[in-house]
Amino acid sequence: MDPSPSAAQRRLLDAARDAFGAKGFHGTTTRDIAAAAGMSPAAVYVHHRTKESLLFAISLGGHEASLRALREAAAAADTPTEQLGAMIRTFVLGHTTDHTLARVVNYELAALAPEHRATIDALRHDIQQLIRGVLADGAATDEFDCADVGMTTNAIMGMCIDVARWYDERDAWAPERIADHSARMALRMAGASSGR
Amino acid sequence: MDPSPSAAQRRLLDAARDAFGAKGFHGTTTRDIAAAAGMSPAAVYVHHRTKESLLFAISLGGHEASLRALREAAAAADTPTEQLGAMIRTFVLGHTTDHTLARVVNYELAALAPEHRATIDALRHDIQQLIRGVLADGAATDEFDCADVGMTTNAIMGMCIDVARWYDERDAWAPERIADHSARMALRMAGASSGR
DNA sequence: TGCGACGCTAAGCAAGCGCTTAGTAGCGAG
DNA sequence: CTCGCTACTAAGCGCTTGCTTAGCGTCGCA
Repeated sequence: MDPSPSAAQRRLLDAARDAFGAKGFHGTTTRDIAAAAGMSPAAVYVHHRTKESLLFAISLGGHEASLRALREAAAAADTPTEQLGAMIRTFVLGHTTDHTLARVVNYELAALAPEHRATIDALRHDIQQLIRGVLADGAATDEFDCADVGMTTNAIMGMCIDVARWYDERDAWAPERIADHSARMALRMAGASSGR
Repeated sequence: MDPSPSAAQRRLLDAARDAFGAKGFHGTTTRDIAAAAGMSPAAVYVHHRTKESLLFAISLGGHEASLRALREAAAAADTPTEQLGAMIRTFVLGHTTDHTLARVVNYELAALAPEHRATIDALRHDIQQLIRGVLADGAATDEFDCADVGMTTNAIMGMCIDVARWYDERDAWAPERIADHSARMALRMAGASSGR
């Protein structure tokens, strides 16, 4: 939306993201957000028309970042096997390092206003099509042993998205290790011949 | 909790489960629940002390059912390969046919009171240990090619749990088909030799 | 020096929240 | 017939909610 948010706007967006991620949209009050950003409750409305527009801004930014990262990963590799591995690695890396944002992105969709929900749904469709496309490419050339591309897309994406739910930064597992392991799992699920 | 809930209690629990699943715990009001159960707002408190105790009753029942189904599936099979396949099939079947319950079970944990949360966390730990155990058994006998049992447990469970998020009963996919496909994916992830 | 624009706060409004209170209809036991 | 219990409702209490209003200090610019 806003291409260059001010420092105060960023503080509000970060505070809202953390609160939404921890307590959910409906579990968070505008006073929570204002306090976490070090402002009075009314200051929220200087920068955002409603509490829901804060959620939309966060959700939109998160989805656009995921889509961009997936496109770059796909473009930087040649074969479906390499592409899938690189895509899942970046996707999962994002879901761990920014797991609070990822929780808002994936679990607060129901709180969006209908027109905002439609915008986000379109982005989610694009993300899914990117992964599905690579799977279909590999299946077409028999590089993947993948009988059901649609269902396997859901299975792989489900494994990735759910990382945002269970990941805990206090755990010993490094994001890179989780990302690598997820990529290996995705290649096995796709039936990649070199997927060990 | 209550071993034999009355008809009114069941209606309240069902209404609360549907509302929590659709709008989340904090997005649901006690008036929503009462109206869906065909009662006045005060009637809720005849059967449940608080709104949160409704959530706990639903969450507890859901977790206990999952645990029971997984134990039965594991006991009815002999080899780790058969056990894992059967467990994932029942687990995912539950997450599709009762996906509203599964959403409450998996995504409303943060709304539980601390002591209730501890009870639920213990059940979740048991569920995870069941799957991890089968994976470890298969890895020990080289029936599975699974280098990292802990991480693979999370990956498999993530794929299963996320079904509750994306499953839509209006879609064409039958629960049984999703369950079968998930089981096949899990066997590939585990590195089962006969997992094709 | 004056002045409007901007970023912010103190105070508060109407609505909605979880939950309580007081009372009632219906029913089985004596 | 009456008693006491259970399941329920109408009304409402105190508080919190998202958001608004009125006003204040501080800038850049004439």
